[in-house]
Amino acid sequence: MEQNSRDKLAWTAARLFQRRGYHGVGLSEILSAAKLPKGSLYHHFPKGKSDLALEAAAFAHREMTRIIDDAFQNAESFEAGAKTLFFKLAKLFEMMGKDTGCPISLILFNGPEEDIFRKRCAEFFTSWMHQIASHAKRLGKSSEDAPILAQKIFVTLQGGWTLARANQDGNVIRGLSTLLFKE
Amino acid sequence: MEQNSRDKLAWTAARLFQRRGYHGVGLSEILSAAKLPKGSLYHHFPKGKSDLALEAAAFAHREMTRIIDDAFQNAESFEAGAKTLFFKLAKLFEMMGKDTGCPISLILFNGPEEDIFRKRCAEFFTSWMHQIASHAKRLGKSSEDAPILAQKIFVTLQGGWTLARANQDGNVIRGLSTLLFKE
Amino acid sequence: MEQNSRDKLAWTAARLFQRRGYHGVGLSEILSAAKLPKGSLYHHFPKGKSDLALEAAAFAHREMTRIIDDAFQNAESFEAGAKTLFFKLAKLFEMMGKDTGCPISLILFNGPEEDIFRKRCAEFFTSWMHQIASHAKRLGKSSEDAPILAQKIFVTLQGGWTLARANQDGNVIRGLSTLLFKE
Amino acid sequence: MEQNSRDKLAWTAARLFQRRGYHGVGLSEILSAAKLPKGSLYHHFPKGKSDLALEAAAFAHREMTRIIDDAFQNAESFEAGAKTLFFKLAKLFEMMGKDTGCPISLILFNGPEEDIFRKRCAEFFTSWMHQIASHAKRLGKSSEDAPILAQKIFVTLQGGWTLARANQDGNVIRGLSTLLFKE
DNA sequence: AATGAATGAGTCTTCATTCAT
DNA sequence: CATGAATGAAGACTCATTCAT
Repeated sequence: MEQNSRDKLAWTAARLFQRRGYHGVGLSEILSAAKLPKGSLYHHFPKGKSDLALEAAAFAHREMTRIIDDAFQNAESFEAGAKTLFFKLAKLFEMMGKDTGCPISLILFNGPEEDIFRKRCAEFFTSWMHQIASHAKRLGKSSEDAPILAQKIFVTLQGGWTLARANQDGNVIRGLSTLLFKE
Repeated sequence: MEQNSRDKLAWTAARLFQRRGYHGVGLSEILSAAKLPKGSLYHHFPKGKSDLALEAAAFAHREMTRIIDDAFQNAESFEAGAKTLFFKLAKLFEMMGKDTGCPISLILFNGPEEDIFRKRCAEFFTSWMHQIASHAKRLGKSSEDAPILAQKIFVTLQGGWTLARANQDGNVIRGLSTLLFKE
Repeated sequence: MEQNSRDKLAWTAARLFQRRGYHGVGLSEILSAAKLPKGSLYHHFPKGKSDLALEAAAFAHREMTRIIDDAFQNAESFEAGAKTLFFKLAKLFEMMGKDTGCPISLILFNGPEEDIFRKRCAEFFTSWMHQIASHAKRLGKSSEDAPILAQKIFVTLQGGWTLARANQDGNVIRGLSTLLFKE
Repeated sequence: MEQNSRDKLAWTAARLFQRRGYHGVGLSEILSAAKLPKGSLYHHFPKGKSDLALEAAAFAHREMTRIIDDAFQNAESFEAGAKTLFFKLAKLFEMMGKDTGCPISLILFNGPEEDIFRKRCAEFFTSWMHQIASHAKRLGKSSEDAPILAQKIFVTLQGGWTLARANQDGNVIRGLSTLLFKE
């Protein structure tokens, strides 16, 4: 029961923050979307909205981690893995309505307790890049190239997702692999 | 006087939105930061906050347009121009306190009247890419390559700026030219 | 208009705080008792409840100052003036419903910003005692005795009012002059 | 165990109410100060906060009763006993941090169920005065004077404690015996 | 043309209490 | 017997906006 409510709250919050950012979403909206009563939030997240946001971001982080692993796990090359990743994320972007942004930055930038939030954000980003770099090495890239490639993937994805959102077009994300490797 | 107040308002708003997003900044904060009286906002921007946000975004757009032109104007090659652009923006990022994001998306995503805002955002992004593509062609790139390169620069910059903010490190932006061209 | 609303707010707040203390009275209760709309409070008292409480206390202080002067003004002796004071306050106590306490302590103790509130409270109390001492000297008491008598009146009144409230009997306050001087 | 928890709760509550009044202290604060689990309150006090407040007041009442007896027990005269009482209470006031008020009035005024609370308060006050009057008679005062003297002590103490709190100075309480008898 | 007073829906949060275990 | 999860009314406060001057 407990975990269910808590997770539902975090998941709902993540989904909403991703659309309109930390300040753009009210607690009442989250609560009603999660179909939970008003008082229940502070039971699960004693520190309130910021607590919830941190958990929502962790939620989104774990999901992204899983997606990255899924993409590269059975890839025949790093480039193929990256392409799979872009395609998976394009699909996700489309499924969520083409009006979402990077959950991590939308939750953790612009929020209160700026330093804690920002550091957490940096940790998640770093973690993703490490993860991608690991796959790169496993798939034959040199120890020198791997982190560079990982960062390249990361920034391209971040920027590409933003452009996709502006244009409401998931194909922008799909096209990123061409942008990166076909040249 | 009138234009002065109006511009001051738009400029101040842009500066603040860039840090905490559309919903993260209240009208009263903007007014007090601009040292303007309470009632003056609706004199200059009859539709209120959304009007102001649109103008603030236009303000930021014009500034970015100018920076892009400055960077490529006297460049000896497209790559050199891009590098100059990254360095200029890194400096800007640092001057603003290392805690800002892309003004356009922070203002125009997540706001009300979603569609109008989003379309305006797409227009600005497209405009930047066209502008960069123009410089690319002028500097010898083919008509085929130019828009691709422009998009590459754009997404890299968007994502790189986000990473720079998370890490509070302007050198992330400076490093983007290496990431793009040194390989 | 403006001053009217502000004063009405302060006066209403003082009346309510005197019954149930700073924390015992909600802003909404004050607003509805004053028949003023929700948002109007923060227009007049930007810092909110604590601001309002400070003003309410000042209001009560001025009223008490006036009552003290009225009581001693035409008195033939200090003792007669004190008796008049007790009788006036007994009447006030009864008019207010026999369920009120010292407005100053009820507002300024137990509130937030403890130090500012407490100091203000001490100032008011001291001011009353100075005022009473002045009248004492004017009415023939020595410079040595006057402040002692003033403090005596003050503490007796404070304690007597508390007892009167517990017993819901204004005569307790009337009896204080006998308690003090008939011996 | 059970009684221990119950008493700890009442004692903690009394201590906190004395500082910020009935409405100024939340149940959660009491619970966490007493280091007891959330649900335990309604086990010991089925009617909740008002029940607890009544018990806390009784607690404080018993303590005051004991202090009064201690002060007068071995006194050589009523005046000496009163002086001892003032000194004991001054010490208590200082030990508690100079920011407390009369526990009985702070708990029992301003609370809900006003009538029950107020009557209980009156009973306690009356009881103290009877007790002091008894000592007065035992120490040689007449049956006529004794209750008057007791009331005098009571109101002086009530008012003096209030003044001591405002001035954060325990010596105000010590000085009360001079105020009463040295003249 | 320009402003500050006024407004009430909205914000996040804490409250005392009940309930299921 | 004891407890922590659950609850919704109420808490103080901020919001973007309108209005009268």
